[in-house]
Amino acid sequence: MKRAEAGEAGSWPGALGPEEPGGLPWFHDQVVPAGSSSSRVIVHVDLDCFYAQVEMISNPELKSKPLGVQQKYLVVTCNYEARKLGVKKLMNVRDAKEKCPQLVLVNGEDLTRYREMSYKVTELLEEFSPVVERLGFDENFVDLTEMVEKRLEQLQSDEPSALTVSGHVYGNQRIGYKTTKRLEALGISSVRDLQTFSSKILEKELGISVAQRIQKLSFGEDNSPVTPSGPPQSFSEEDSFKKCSSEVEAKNKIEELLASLLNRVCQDGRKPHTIRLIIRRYSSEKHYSRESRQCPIPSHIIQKLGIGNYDVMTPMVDVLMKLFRNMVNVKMPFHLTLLSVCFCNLKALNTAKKGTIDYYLTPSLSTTSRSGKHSFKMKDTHMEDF
DNA sequence: TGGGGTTAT
DNA sequence: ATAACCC
Repeated sequence: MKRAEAGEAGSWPGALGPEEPGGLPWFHDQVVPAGSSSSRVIVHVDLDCFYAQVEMISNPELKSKPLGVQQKYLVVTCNYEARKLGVKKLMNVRDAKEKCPQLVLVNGEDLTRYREMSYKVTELLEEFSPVVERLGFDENFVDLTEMVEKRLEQLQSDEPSALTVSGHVYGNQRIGYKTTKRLEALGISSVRDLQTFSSKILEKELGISVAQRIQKLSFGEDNSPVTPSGPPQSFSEEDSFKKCSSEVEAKNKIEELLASLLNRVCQDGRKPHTIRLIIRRYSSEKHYSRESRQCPIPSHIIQKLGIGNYDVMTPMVDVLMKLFRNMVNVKMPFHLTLLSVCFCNLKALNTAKKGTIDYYLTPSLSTTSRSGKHSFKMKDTHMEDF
């Protein structure tokens, strides 16, 4: 649970109905009371079966059919038609087909269009207030406190009648797997249990930070600010599979992931300064474990990032394969089930202006001082920090 | 369980 | 570098 939630989807009187004029068809909105200390108005926009909706917009013929979005052998989400027929999120493809033989499946492993639509939604909301926090691809929190206060002032000056806004808090937590287990061990299995549990003991068991936060949440109290997300802090691409057991195989997969990532980074315009490789090793029945190695991206590669794409591939793959061999002993048998490449530590472009020192020290802008130890030394000293 | 993301330690 | 959390 990200923050205390209020009202069931669509139950708030102001919720937009499915075909409400002026409303996007798939929005639910909720007012979240902000706790006792200060009064805020936060709208939680939660898009239902987002991937399926994107697919139905792409291909309207799908609208009338039970539709599932498939990643590997999972139906990760589905539309309402499919839900009516018994399909659930994260259901096995086999089970889903059994439940609903007419189910239409589209592959949703490439997140590009979902990601693009997701940011369109966020940008739309940012027109109301720049304070929009994203949660995943399909949820946004918008802090409308200022907007509402201004409107109230205006309304009250027009006609000073009583105006109240209220939400309805309910306790429906899903707190997180690990914490749930720890709480259960303490005999805490319901929100009420958590509300009435000794704060001191809880702090000793879970640490003061987690303890105080979740206990406040159990009362529907959440005063955490809505933090504007802004552009993403990282880009990653992953692929899971049944088995990858050779270095060549791994290299091919890594090249695929990297190629897509380079396109994305190119479009973003900022430059990543760190690269990370993540693997998941096969283990018979163990839950979830990933390992990663990361390193700074060599600066000569960073410089080539905005312009060319292909002369970057080879040196970048070399870096990644070094990380790979650092994690995986390729002389021994291995069995991987996931590979992921992540670009992070994104920095804005150097906005080198003509006539400044930076301008002449930026290889892509300046035709002079391309080589020579002196200019390189200067670049290393001054450019990276901006 | 996919293919992503974030923040804290 | 990993753990834990979110969707």
